[in-house]
Amino acid sequence: MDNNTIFIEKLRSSGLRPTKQRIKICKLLFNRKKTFHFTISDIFKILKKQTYEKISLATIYNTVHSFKEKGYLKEISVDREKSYFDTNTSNHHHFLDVNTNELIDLKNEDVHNIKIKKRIPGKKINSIEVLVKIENSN
Amino acid sequence: MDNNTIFIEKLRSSGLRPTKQRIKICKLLFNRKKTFHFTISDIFKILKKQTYEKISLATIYNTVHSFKEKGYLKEISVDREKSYFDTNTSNHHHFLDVNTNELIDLKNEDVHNIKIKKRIPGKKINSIEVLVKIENSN
DNA sequence: CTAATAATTTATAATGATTCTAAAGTAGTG
DNA sequence: CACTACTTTAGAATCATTATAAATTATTAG
Repeated sequence: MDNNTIFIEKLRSSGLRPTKQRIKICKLLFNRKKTFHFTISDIFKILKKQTYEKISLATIYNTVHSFKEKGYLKEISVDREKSYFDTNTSNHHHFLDVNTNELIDLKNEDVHNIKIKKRIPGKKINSIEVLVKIENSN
Repeated sequence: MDNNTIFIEKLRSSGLRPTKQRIKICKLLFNRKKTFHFTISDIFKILKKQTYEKISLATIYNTVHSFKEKGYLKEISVDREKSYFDTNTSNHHHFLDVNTNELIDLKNEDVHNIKIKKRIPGKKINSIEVLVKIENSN
């Protein structure tokens, strides 16, 4: 069973028609060993180089957003200018390298003992996200 | 010594000329008991109501950015659509109420024991920011 | 296989937030 | 008071994202 078949099934099982654009974007995002952190414009640039038949920017937006809705991707907001998406949708934290603007995953076990002592009446905790900014150490 | 005098000195001591626009924005931001979390458009709307002589949007952007540069304000990025500024410039964390989009300060002592076990060679930690998303608990 | 339909893609226009520009106004200095 | 540098301003420009509406494609029923 090749990749295409896997992605076609993945798409179909979540109610998305397996179009060639979606399959191409699936391959780009999910045929990776490591977690992939990207912006929409990263995807646009990569596809522009790779492909003879280009995928329109609108389709990239549509696809990334439907992948997010379907839970294939997680959106991470580290600064106003850049919206990152993450292929690792599990609950985890991040390093942000302020020199390179690169995001790096932190496993949950790499951050321990987060206890929030304060509570807001009538509210419950939904998620806890830690962003560790790092920079060159010299 | 009235407020104006205090703000005039504050501005002058950090190399900003105390113009009436800057003083007005200082009053709006810093004449408060509690920390103030706001967006640029919040400021614009408030000033629009308050003032006979209106302050242009460009000036609000300029002023907020120079206040940030001078260390009067801290910028907080919780989602792509909204960029918040915070009058509390100390190192601290936040609740984000996902129902109301409101940011709430968490004192440093309300979050304890953040230990990051992973290190990236050649990099040092610059800051650790925790964002706790909360929602209605019923 | 074909026709009907519903979903998808696309180019382009529209939007909204922010930044830029260049002219007019203001504060600080001598 | 006069000069210079800084600041404000309206409006234009830019950038990312979203909306639109027509053309295309996938799915379904026959």
